[in-house]
Amino acid sequence: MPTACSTGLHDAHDVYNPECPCRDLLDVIANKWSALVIGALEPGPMRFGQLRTRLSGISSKVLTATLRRLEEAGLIEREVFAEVPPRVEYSLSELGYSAAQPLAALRTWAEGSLDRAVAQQSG
Amino acid sequence: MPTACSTGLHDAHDVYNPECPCRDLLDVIANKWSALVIGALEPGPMRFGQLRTRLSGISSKVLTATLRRLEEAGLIEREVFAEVPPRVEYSLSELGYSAAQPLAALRTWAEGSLDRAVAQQSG
DNA sequence: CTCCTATGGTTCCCAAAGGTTACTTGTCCC
DNA sequence: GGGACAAGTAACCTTTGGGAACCATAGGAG
Repeated sequence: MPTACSTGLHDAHDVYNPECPCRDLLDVIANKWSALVIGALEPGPMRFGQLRTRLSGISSKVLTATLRRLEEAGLIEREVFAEVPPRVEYSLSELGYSAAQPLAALRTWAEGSLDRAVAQQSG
Repeated sequence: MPTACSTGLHDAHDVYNPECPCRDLLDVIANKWSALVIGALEPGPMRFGQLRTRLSGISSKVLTATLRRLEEAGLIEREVFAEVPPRVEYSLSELGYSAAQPLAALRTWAEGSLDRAVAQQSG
């Protein structure tokens, strides 16, 4: 019997199955920088430098890696303009927009729960 | 002028501010293993071994580290029973339950979007 | 012609996290 | 005595995460 997810059959995917590729997809978006990048791109396309400023604290290297990973997963699109100085714009794909909603909930949770989390730590 | 989040004032917390501790909280939950652990604990308390089986693919060491981190953040509680063999139960705190909802949305997104993501990659 | 700026990275290096395998502690059952 | 069970630790190695420095290009200032 083939495992779910590994076949082309319409088995439901399951993140609790380590063989299921959807766990890798979860790994891509369940990440601090991914959550911030996707949230930043929600209002519209942004350039590399704008993203670095908006995320404020990320290094070029890590931002590049994060963007490449999101692009590879099909969540964002990268468009290079043949200008000088070079201009590169990143934007959400349709799939990226669908991920933006649960990720916004996650960011909102973190912002809204910090006070309770801090109170819990000392108590 | 003090930055928001660093003061006791009722400034809104902001994950896009690198000084704001809520970014650390986001880092704790925006993580593959955290998302799976919290989802596993949603129906009720589980023992260490049960979690390791349920998550299927995580090592003891990483599971321990994940649980400690979630406990430190106040999302889960750890209860040790003085029995032989020893029994340790992990359960969601009230704060943990509140995080369970956005995390469930994230897992569901991953499971439901895999097919589209794969199609996007080849296209 | 040279220097400076702007942009979007890449490279090098180190620290931290992820992962694997083996081992521990303490009692019960055989 | 020896093995099993539960919940980890310890030692070790590999993969990411992160910071600082560097690079290519071309237009404009001097």
